[in-house]
Amino acid sequence: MGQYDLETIRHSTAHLMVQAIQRLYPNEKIELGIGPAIENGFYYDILMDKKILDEELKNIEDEMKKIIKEKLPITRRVFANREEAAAFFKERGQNLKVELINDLPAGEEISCYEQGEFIDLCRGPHVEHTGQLPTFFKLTTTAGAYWRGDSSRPMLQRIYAISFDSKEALKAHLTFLEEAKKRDHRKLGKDLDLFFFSSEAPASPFFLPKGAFVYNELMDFMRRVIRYHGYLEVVTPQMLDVSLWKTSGHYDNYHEDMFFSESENRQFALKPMNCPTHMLVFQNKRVSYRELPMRIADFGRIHRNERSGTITGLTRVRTFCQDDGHIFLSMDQVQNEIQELMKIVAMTYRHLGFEDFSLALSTRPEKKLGDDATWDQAENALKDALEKSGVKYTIAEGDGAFYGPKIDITVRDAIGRRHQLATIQLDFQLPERFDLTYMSKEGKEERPIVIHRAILGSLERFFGVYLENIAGAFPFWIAPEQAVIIPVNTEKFADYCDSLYAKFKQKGYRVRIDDRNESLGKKTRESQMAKIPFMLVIGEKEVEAGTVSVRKYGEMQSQTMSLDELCAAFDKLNEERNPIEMRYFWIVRKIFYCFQGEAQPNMKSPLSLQATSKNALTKKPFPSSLLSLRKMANGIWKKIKKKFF
RNA sequence: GCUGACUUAGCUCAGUCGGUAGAGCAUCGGUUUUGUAAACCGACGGUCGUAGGUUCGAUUCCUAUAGUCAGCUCCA
Repeated sequence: MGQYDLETIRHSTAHLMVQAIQRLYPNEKIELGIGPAIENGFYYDILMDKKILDEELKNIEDEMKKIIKEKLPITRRVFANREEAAAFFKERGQNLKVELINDLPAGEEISCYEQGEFIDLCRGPHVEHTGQLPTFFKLTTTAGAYWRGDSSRPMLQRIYAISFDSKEALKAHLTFLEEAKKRDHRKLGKDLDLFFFSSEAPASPFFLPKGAFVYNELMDFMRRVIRYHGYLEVVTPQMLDVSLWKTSGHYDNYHEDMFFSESENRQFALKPMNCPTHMLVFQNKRVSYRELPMRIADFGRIHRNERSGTITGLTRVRTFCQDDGHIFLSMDQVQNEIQELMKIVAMTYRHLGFEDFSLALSTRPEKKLGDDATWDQAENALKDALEKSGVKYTIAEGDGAFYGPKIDITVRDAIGRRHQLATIQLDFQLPERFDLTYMSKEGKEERPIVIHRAILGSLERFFGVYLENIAGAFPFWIAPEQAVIIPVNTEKFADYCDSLYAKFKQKGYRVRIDDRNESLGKKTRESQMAKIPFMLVIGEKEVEAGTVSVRKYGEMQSQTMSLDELCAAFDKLNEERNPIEMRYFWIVRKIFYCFQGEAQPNMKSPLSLQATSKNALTKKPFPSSLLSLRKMANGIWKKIKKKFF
């Protein structure tokens, strides 16, 4: 077994699966599509009138194991050219294979692999005989899949399987699936009373008080971040005349996925995005080159009538809110701004617990506006900015938006799954369509460029990904309930609990007294299951000593702390409301100015301070420990003051 | 939108090969005032997603429809 790589094993196992299906359903006409190895396993697409049911998958597995025992030799058979191969498969009624063969280059040899009665068009390689195949596979689901991924072509039955070369690897994967299931944001949302869905409003979440708290806190967090970076927030209408969407091009491209409304013979559309309203904001007054880059932010609600089959949980919904922003700027400002944006992305994600992310440059799609020369310019501008930042990126050919290329940022979560969240898009089209201009230094009208950007992307989607990443255990600063006070005896210790509660309340912490007539064990269990960061138990000992018994979420032990110690701990944790860069910016800037000689009036972004940081996405711009940063800053500042002032 | 599956009490789930349903938790009432993951007793709670059809009779079978889930296609 060891001599074959996993991909070969998986692919051979896919052949094995189809052979088993043919044996189990000898009276069905089965046409084979393709059956590649994929991450964690393989699938095979087949065309067969009879639908394979989930409960039949076990039979197929058993049949596969039988064929393994038969140790059928797998042999390669070569046709001289594609005509010969096509004729062979045509005769066997394998029309899908004939189509594949006809797309292969003419005049080249074409190979097949056969094992026993089974033969399949295949490039190979394969194992030598079926007995070499490990049994660490499991057929998981059946699903429909369009032939060659084309929704206008017939739909085949796809059978998915997971497959590994060792028992341990299979087990590890099953554990992973279990873990993912436990973290599923839909489950956590229900268990933690964060949000729910109603059939009255398909694909539209209702955020309950706790969920709404987190939702708003995430939004406030982004507000602080973008204010700090010079954005101006606007509030724009929900419903706008259809003509606006025709101007922007959204009507032509997406009217099937938009919601419309009519009033007094005027057609309106619920906004599916904020861009056009921001174009109107820009047009509102004469803009000077001095105001560029003009950064407009918007947390407006948007509606998209997503196809019914595409919606799931919070990840794809019909009404949502983006931490949206548009930057109007001149060509020579693009590179700086993009680099800066990537720093904001890095700062935000690192702070929210996503350390690992990757970038992809998406280029022009088939359905696009504007000429190729403009696209060249836009794509090159993004490429230059990426190169200048020295970050690694991949290229996603044809994945751009219809109005411009984009950089998509994909984060890796705590259990290794990837999610595309942030996006930075360059747009030469909308300024043209809305005839936007600003007054240049020379007193001429110039056309600005627009950058569309969202850091969290959709708040709803981010909420889901974030929830899964932290497995429902919110950090202190964003937890809707930060601590629960539990008296051992609700009557005897009420006064002490009340005074504790008043103290936390006055400091703005979100604390609750659990004075229900229930056992301490039950209250402990519930506070742990609700994943509340702190549990504070008050009994005889605590009242007498003026202390609190503190148990952190997830820890088995509690510790005794004085009230002052506890408050100090809370205050320290609460500092995490802001990223470290923002917390200590003023101290660091003082130092920076001293080194620079004088303050730069134009220094709009504090992140440009990171002059020494070669790679914004991998290097920590500041010491990661709060204390060491504070020490460093204060130390340097003292020295400077002593020497120069 | 396409393929397939699912929908029983607020939640998690049993069950009826066609004779109108059960448990635990939650909720409410009572007893209990408890030292770190479920005290005890009792009560309430469902036209079995919705609408048709077949049947003496449907939650169960059939059809349609809605919502949800997996996958495909799509994702400004």
